[in-house]
Amino acid sequence: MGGKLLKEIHKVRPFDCLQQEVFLNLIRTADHLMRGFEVLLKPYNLSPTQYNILRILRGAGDCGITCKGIGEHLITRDPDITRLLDRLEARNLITRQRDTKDRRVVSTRLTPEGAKILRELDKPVMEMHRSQLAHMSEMKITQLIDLLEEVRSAE
Amino acid sequence: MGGKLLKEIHKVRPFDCLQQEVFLNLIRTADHLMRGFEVLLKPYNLSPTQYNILRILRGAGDCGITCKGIGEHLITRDPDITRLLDRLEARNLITRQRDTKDRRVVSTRLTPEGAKILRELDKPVMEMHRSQLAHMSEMKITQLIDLLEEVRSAE
DNA sequence: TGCTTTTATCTGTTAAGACAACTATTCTGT
DNA sequence: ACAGAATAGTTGTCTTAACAGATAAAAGCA
Repeated sequence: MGGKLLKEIHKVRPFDCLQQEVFLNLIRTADHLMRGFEVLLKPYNLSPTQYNILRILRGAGDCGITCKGIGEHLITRDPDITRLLDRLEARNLITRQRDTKDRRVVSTRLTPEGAKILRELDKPVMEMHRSQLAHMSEMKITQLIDLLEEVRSAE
Repeated sequence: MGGKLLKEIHKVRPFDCLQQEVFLNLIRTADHLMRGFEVLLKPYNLSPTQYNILRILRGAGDCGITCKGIGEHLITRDPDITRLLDRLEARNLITRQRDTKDRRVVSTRLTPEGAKILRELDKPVMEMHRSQLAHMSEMKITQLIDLLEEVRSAE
């Protein structure tokens, strides 16, 4: 199926250059893996972004983290942090509290309930990542990581 | 800057396994390249998906293509084809016409105006793809393409 | 101290994506 | 021919993402 699709794409949209082929392959592959992630999270009614925010909050620990800090740690840039947090707060997965020293800042923390969901997801998430790449050798995986980092190393 | 960010992510969200590291790298890299694409398309008021649809229509040629056909050729799955086409039609970039033989089907074609915009974009798009990967050797690029295809080869 | 700039977050608006239900048309098997 | 299944597309609803502008607090400085 993947092969057939690729051939069709080739027919309708021939690659103009290697660089474009990388681009399309990257987008397609990222989308492919992301779909698996979404399917896994769906029963918990979490989007990948929401899950990421919970992970970031867990990493931040008891001292919490600001909206800005969350934005800097997110995998993809610029989502609407305020309203994402609104919804997570409404579901009791996080708490927000305006900083007493710098009153511009709101620090956000995980609730016990949020931490519990994260713990439940830890194993399935890791298993999904592993199974999505189960057919690839560790050497190739490492190679791929290096190449991806090199792509982003520009600027 | 890239390095600093990665270190911070490492601190807050340590990689649990190589496979997860691939996942995060892929998403991040795809996002990175996609931003460049969005910036390029912005002056034309086109989203990447809209641009892709125009490309698919150009590939389909005079005989046009169905909604279903468009969906199968899109890089990422499942957008709302009908309303995407609505907006492109409203901007006179495409035309739609119900098939006379199979009246369930609507075939969509590029208008001259749509084709013109695509032609204008051809060179900048390719230049962007090239410049985004200008720092990488052709060998590594080919390697990366192969590895990405291998990731998707599962199932 | 006041005035300006910067920082952090929030709000409003529009366009997209996800999902499910709905309509219209064609196909299939009897 | 005809009932039921399958196919193609549209529509409604809800949640997000993108973007711009507003608000509020803190910092910098004459």
